[in-house]
Amino acid sequence: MESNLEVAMRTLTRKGAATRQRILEGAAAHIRENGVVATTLDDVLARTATSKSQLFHYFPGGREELLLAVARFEADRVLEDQRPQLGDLTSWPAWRSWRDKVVDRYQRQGRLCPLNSVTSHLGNGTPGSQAVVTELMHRWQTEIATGVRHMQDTGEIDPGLDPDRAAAALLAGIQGGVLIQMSTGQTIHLEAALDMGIAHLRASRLPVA
Amino acid sequence: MESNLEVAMRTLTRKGAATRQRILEGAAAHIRENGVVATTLDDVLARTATSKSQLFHYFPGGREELLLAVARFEADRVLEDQRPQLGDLTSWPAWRSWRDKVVDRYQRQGRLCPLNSVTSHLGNGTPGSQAVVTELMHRWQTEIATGVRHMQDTGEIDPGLDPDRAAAALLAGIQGGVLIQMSTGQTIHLEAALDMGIAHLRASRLPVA
DNA sequence: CACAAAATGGACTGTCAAGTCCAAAGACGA
DNA sequence: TCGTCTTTGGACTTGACAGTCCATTTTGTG
Repeated sequence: MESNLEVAMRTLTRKGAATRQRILEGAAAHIRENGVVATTLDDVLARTATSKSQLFHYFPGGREELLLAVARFEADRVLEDQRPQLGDLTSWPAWRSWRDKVVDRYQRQGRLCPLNSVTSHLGNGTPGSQAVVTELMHRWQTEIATGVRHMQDTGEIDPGLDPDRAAAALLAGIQGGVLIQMSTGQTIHLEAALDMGIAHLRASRLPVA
Repeated sequence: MESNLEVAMRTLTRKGAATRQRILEGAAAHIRENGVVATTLDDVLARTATSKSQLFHYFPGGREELLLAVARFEADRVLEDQRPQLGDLTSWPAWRSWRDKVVDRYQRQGRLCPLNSVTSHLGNGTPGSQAVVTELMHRWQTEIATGVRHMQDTGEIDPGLDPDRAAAALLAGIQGGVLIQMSTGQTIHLEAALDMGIAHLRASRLPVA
């Protein structure tokens, strides 16, 4: 039905690039504050002091393309917000510190999860949406797994444990914890999931006694 | 702004009740197949062979009230679909059997999660939506915790472990696993999370050696 | 400077879907 | 059976919002 989203955009003036960015960030901000459903193109225009022709100039695919761009934008933030801890899971205190950062990040974020919001609006099956989420999850899981491997190298985690599977489980716990927090407002689940995940890693070092 | 959703509906003929139910189930089915975004009231009407006046007669709050009703409907299904295993977590094989059932259920369900879809459309903060999800999570977690306690009674799980917290972590893992499955299609995360959660319960029985 | 390409303003259109209304048909108790 | 309350049909209104179009201004370049 549509295939020429994400088209050429051959030349972009400095000014043009700035405008595009302004629209993108404005849209992201508005969505973060109001949710996708309550975000119309006109809202974005008003907020960013741009006109319709500009929006469609930089996002020829219209609303859908803009939403997808926002999804990418937010997906990047997710991992960045966990730096530098996420990239440095090299000791138990470091894991703890990362855990705290994650909890804190999502506590601040409150009830709206822009990424989930956007992708579930685009439809989870949409190729673009799926690609963004899949890549995010993959990168996230990889970084965790790297941390696990490092701890295995230093002998702090049982070498017999599958790092990728452990990372997958931990990641699932985080996602679920955040999801529950969105709906219920409680942050316990996220904390419990992280704690249990990490505890399990630690415990693995002490085999069946 | 609105407060009289879920109003009186004083008398309901047998016929009326049937119609109401037909609309509700038709809406749920359509949403399960197409997602909320792609579900208009007219779609539901066409599918259930009813007229607009009927829909607004039985759901005076219109779309919003209907969506909320669907959310409740789906929330009930979630736990029912885990019976009888969920209510009988009394041995390790039983836990395993439950795990398989959960994985199977969500594997069948595919990419659309009606409940998440609906609530995220209603807006996670909506009192009605929040109530439905919160209650579901609470009941779910309670049932898991009951299972944990039972295993503690029979000495198969360390009595020092907090059943509610363990259940919260496990629940988070499930939610996250499902969420990831929705977006990526992969079922590994759900399985890994369940397995790790249960493994952690089992491992607790063998204290620090 | 001059010209081509890019950026911008904003009115206009078309569609689509939620919700209203009233009149007609059917159910049910007295 | 009668009268009332419920149920139903479906046309109509209303509003909102995505997307189009063209005229105008600005920018960059040879």
